[in-house]
Amino acid sequence: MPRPDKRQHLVDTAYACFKREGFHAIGIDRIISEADVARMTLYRNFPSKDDLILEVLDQRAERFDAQLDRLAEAPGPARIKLAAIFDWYEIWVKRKNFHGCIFAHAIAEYGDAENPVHQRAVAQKMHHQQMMAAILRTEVAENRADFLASALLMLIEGAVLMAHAGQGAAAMITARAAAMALLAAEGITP
Amino acid sequence: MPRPDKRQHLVDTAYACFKREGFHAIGIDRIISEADVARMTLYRNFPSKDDLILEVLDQRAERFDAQLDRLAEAPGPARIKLAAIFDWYEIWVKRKNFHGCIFAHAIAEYGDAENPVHQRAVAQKMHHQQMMAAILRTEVAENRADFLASALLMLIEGAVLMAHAGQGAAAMITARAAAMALLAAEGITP
DNA sequence: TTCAAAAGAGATAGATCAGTCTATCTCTTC
DNA sequence: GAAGAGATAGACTGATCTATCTCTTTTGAA
Repeated sequence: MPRPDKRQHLVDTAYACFKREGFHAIGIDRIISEADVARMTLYRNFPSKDDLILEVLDQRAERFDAQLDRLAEAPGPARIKLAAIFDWYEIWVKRKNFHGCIFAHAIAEYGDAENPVHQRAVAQKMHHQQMMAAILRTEVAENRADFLASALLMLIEGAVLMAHAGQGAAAMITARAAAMALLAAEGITP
Repeated sequence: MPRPDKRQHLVDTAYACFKREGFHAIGIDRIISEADVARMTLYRNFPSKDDLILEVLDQRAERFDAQLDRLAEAPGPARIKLAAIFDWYEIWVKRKNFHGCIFAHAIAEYGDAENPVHQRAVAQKMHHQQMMAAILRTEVAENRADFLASALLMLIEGAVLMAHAGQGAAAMITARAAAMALLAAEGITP
């Protein structure tokens, strides 16, 4: 049985490589070199590079969900919870090693809807949207909650892209203001 | 002097390849094969693959700007012009060979801000934002126009991503509704 | 201490990558 | 029809890609 610490170290290193360089642009050689691990250690843990990518995405999605769940479970009205999500994003895009959303990049690089990598990334986005819809459903009707959650997700995705495109945290601050305006227009106030 | 029709055919074929498969995933061999053109025809027209990518992006940006300028120059209030932009996007994402925004993909695959491909894609997004801000400046103060243009661009980018992620035209319809709500909140009505 | 499993190291396969080069072909223009 | 320019086909280079195989060394538990 392969050692789980080596496997995890590979996943972490691969994540850093993929988000920095992209999935296609980085090779196995670079990943095992940066992880300081033998080639066969990778291939004993993962059948292929694509399986490594899937594991990276799965772990990032799990981590992301946990952090967002924590924000959603905090007490307070929907508007405060959603504002906290935008604040969380603002801190994220400010980070030195911010390179955009790895799930959005996965959708870009694996555009085919039949590709498992594509599907995994799409699932993360849909889950994000569902989580925000659940928060909103406590205060507005289901169809309004779905609309707002979809719009808020678009603002976030667009802001992450523009943050990556050089606008930095200013993009997320703008997105938050727009989100709050949308919530206010639906009668959702603190 | 190389024949301009061959060069243009290469650019068109490369565009189709890049948007379908991605920049790194497609090789020179595939491009010249699909263009049914000799290898040296490509390298006599473009010093490198990256230069071909830049030419593709430049031509797409020019084409995009022309189409958007046409919408912006149509008579009518800002709200109508902006709604027309969302309508135009809705038609686009419905197209059979829609594969997301090639500029967003370029930013994803060439994440380094120093990379010319990255810079070219960012320039297109900034120009798009400036164009919408110009439309809005006829009806609201400059700082509000800039805020709205930025928010609208985020809605569009997010909607294009979600359309690519399986939501199709519904994403753009949602984005348009959100955009109209934002405009209404700023006092911009037809 | 022993021993089996795992990791390391590196050669290797076979494909593909971007890019160069040459020899041949085709078309236009004089 | 000759000359010249551009296109074509394809061999070729050297690097890189994913993945496999083998052999040696290390590790950890009985």
